[in-house]
Amino acid sequence: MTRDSDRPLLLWFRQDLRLADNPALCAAVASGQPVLPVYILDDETPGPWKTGGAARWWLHHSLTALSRDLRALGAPLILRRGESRRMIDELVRETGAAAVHWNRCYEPFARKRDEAIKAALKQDGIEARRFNSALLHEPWTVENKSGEPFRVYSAFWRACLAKGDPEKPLPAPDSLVAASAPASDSIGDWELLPTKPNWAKGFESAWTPGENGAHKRLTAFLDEAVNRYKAERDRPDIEATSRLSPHLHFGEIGPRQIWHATRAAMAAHNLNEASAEKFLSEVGWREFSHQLLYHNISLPEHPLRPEFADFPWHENDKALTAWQHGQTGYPIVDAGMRELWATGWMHNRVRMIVASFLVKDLLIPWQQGEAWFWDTLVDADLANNAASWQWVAGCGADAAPYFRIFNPVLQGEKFDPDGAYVRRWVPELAKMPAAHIHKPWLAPDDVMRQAGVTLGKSYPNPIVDHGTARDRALDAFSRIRKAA
DNA sequence: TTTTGAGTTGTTCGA
DNA sequence: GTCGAACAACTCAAA
Repeated sequence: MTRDSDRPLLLWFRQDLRLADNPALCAAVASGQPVLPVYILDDETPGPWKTGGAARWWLHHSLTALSRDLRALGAPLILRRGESRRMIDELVRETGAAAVHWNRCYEPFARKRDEAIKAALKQDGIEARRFNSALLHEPWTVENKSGEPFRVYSAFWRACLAKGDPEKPLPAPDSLVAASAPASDSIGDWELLPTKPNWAKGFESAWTPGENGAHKRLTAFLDEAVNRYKAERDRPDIEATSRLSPHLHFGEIGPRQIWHATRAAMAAHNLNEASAEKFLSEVGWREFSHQLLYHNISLPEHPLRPEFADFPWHENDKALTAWQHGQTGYPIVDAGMRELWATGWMHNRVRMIVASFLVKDLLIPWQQGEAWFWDTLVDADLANNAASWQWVAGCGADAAPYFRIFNPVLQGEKFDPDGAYVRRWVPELAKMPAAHIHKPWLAPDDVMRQAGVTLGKSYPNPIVDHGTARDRALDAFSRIRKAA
């Protein structure tokens, strides 16, 4: 009879692809049991939100990095593909594991899946332990004075800050007892990378997936750009944001690490305090989105405000395609959509602009924008994506008011004043002068000639007139107000 | 207990 | 050219 302490412990990696500040890993090491790290590619658990295309590219590289880091500790990462519950069951039986550890996920389908797995393990006398690696505070621990979850961001974040510092991040273990390894898939066989065509070519120069890349990014940000964050974070033509979102989504770095690293840098380098606080408050928006999803499981599919169920959306496949391909004729919108396609990421300010354009200028259902982002963003995250689209559409928590309809020309002129961002992503407008680059249809003929731009040929005419579209959107919103 | 004021990210209009 | 008001409805907390 094998003693329990000799039986292996499955360490189930999911959206926590890191060794530092990984509570499930630390507890596994502390148990003294041999540790068997495993990742399961699960396209079979029912649910509409399979990992999107761009995120698969990231996942491939992140798993490769994690696998390398684990091997350095002497414990290879076991890869399996299939329904999570069946795979865990198989692995437990193959290895005689006595326990399974994992860090929590908050997607509704993941919670349901994990509950079922925990119950099944318990029934078989296998220990199942869950930990928090992904959030500063668990969603059920932040409540307003009535004991309800917050529905307004500022009050939510105030309450989080009042809780004081979140726990200090855990160090990465420097050694672990490895279990003898069962068979593993080879990551190449999972075909996570695009081939024909390879649309991810532009991703490689933009990103370094993996824990190491995440920390380099954070360090570089805290070194300098964080001081400019408050003033310049809305400028897509300037590198003033952290670009940590995909690293955060895959858990290559966690919010506790970001929190404490930022606070430490503030103390050590005399950082611009307001700027650093602003940065942390963006981490707060991520927390807010996660608790919204936790308390509202249909957030990705259905409007939080029920009256929006009757909103008069206009289905329009042609306009949707033009938006997706960056061919709307509005330069700032097209630049954003092309940046997204080329790099798997889009600057946050521009996300708001393109989202407002889809939802308010085109009146296309926000779920169609959400679906496109889900497939094309390397940082695609169910909570952030759903909450943010609902926020822009006006049907979410603490949402943008109905009358806030971004004017793509004004937004372009305000946040990309020289047109550098447009020139980078919409090269056919590269020779347009700044004064006209955000509204080429109003430019004089000689300016157009000199820039070599022919509307309708080298660059599209606007697919809608913004003024007309704005009136139409206000009318649509007033109709659900009356109906409500 | 009730009231009041403030609230991530905007635009337009008219003075 | 600049500036304030108006554009809902609701949540939350302070008074």
